[in-house]
Amino acid sequence: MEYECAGKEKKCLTLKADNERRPLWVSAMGSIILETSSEFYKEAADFCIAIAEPESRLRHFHEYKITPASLYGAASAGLDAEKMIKYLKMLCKTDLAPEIIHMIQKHTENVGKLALYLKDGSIVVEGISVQPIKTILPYVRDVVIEKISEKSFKIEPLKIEFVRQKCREINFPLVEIYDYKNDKTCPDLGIKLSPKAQLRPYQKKSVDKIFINGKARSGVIVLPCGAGKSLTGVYAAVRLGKPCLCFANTSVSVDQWVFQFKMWSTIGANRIQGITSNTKACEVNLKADILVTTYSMYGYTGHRSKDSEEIIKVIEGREWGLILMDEVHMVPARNFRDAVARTKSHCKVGLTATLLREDEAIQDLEFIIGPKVYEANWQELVEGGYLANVECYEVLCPMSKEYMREYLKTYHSYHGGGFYGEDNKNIQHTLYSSNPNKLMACEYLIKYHEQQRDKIIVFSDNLFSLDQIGTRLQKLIIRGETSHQERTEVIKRFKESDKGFTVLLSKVGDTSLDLPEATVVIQISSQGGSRRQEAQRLGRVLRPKPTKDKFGVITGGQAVFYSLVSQDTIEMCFASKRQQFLVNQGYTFTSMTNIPTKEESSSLLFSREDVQAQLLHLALQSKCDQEQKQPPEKKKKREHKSSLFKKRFK
DNA sequence: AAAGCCGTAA
DNA sequence: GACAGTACGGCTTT
Repeated sequence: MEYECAGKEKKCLTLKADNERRPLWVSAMGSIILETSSEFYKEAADFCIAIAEPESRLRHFHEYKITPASLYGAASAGLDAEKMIKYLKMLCKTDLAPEIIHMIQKHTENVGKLALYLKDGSIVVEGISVQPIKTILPYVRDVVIEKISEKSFKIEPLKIEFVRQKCREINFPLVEIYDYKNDKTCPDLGIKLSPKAQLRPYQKKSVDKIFINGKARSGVIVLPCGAGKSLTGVYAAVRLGKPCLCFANTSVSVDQWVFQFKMWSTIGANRIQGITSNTKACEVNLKADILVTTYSMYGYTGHRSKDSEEIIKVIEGREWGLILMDEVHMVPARNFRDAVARTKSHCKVGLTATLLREDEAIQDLEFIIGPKVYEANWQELVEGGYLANVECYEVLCPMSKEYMREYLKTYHSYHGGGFYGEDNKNIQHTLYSSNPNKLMACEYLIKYHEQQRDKIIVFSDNLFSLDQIGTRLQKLIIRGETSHQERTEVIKRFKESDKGFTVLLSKVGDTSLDLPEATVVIQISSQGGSRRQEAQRLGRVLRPKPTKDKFGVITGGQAVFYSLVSQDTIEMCFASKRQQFLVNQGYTFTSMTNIPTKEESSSLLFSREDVQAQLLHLALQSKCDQEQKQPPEKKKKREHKSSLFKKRFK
């Protein structure tokens, strides 16, 4: 195999004689290709996920990338360079390029030489010897508040992120280690998993990665939607057995977590407490061993009610064994990361299905929390019967003539601001979201799947098209302004229905609702090119309906995911971007056109000319209405932290 | 009802 | 062409 090194001379890697039995190709730049047909596939996949980032995991081969971050993660899990190189040599079809060997050595040699931990309420950096401390001190001197000894010092608690980043830049990564078995300041909870909690192999495996050599390290666990993240989190908390602060992103999921803790562990109801905006300080047990709250509430910087203020103070004052962070991809957000930073904890564990953001900030999790310790393979969980099998379709809907005309007007004389002036973008969004051919396809799919007795979720970020479908087809809607009571009511009906049933959701449905499993998801409009949102929506059909075949073997249910896209609009670009993540997880999108066919469409409401004309009229008007209600005003500028979006390590 | 906040686009 | 500060829809908390 030939390769070029830094644009200079070409070098050659010799193919080993028995290369066909070996599963890996490894490039000098750290890219790995794994052939899934190999007899050593399983072992090789385990090894790759331990030392490298999964880029894509398709049916016939996987791609991984060895990065500094992945090597730090691997090394902090106890894999040393020698072992990594040995296994890599064994599995690779060719000799290893010297560059890759050097890279592995470089990014592992200093791991473990510096540790970060919480002691008596202070953050301590400690070296195994004097030298590493000497090396890093010049870089972090400004935030050192006390030198304890030649090989350790205290730093400002709010500067942890800064210190970790600096140390990482000079190749001396800090590892946050918690010797929980010998910690006397945090009391042992003495709780266990409930007997009915059956851990799945991958759940145990992911938590095992937290506990290395009898100590706990901080890190992030990535499991697909519906794979049982809560049980995994509860298991981590139980295994650590120390006071735990759990962050969730909405009040609904706070209740969920409280419920899950009670269900999966032996913690008594009086030892766990959920805290949301409507919790009163007087009726809260702030000494509970496990507290669950939202990022928003804890990170809120506006005016607080007296009650909240009191509660926040107590949480800040306590010393936590564990911070469990649900939907951890949210944590890089400005106020959320600050919220985490001002909480004192020995160990942090983050959970998410979608370790994805459309900005660069996902990398910051390494400094806010720690390395990614495990990322499950979606297709493997499908094959294991843990997740439903999902067929994904991209349904292409041509714009109606009238719609296209208006759509093009938004581009007309672009530099002059377009026909609709400053509202161009919104009109565009409304137009491609409420394209009558799209709504027709949606109507058709709803009808078809209701006949099949499916439970259907229709997602739309555009409230206009959501409303139109809701009112014209008589379907229930849950959106931001829907009251809590009404939400519960709708969800209950959705859950209990045994016939076909459809519910329409705005982006509240992405994360903030506790929805029962659906079998069909139809997406008619989305938030730009957000891969996270696409994955989360697919996730709504991943929880399988287990069915037993005649041999008593349990198999996952069949589910369908449709993404409706207006042809020849900017939505096409978004759609392909959105699909990337799922494609990398091994899903294939089948493209469909002509849904419904001409004959099938005649009976549909959205095929009627008068309805279509009205639709267009309302679509163009909907924006004006809003403006009459709320005359545009200049809003206050918000504080900007430029550091958030800076690229690093390049 | 108002203010704060998040994610995304351009 | 990259980047920095901004606009905007929609959600949660007050």
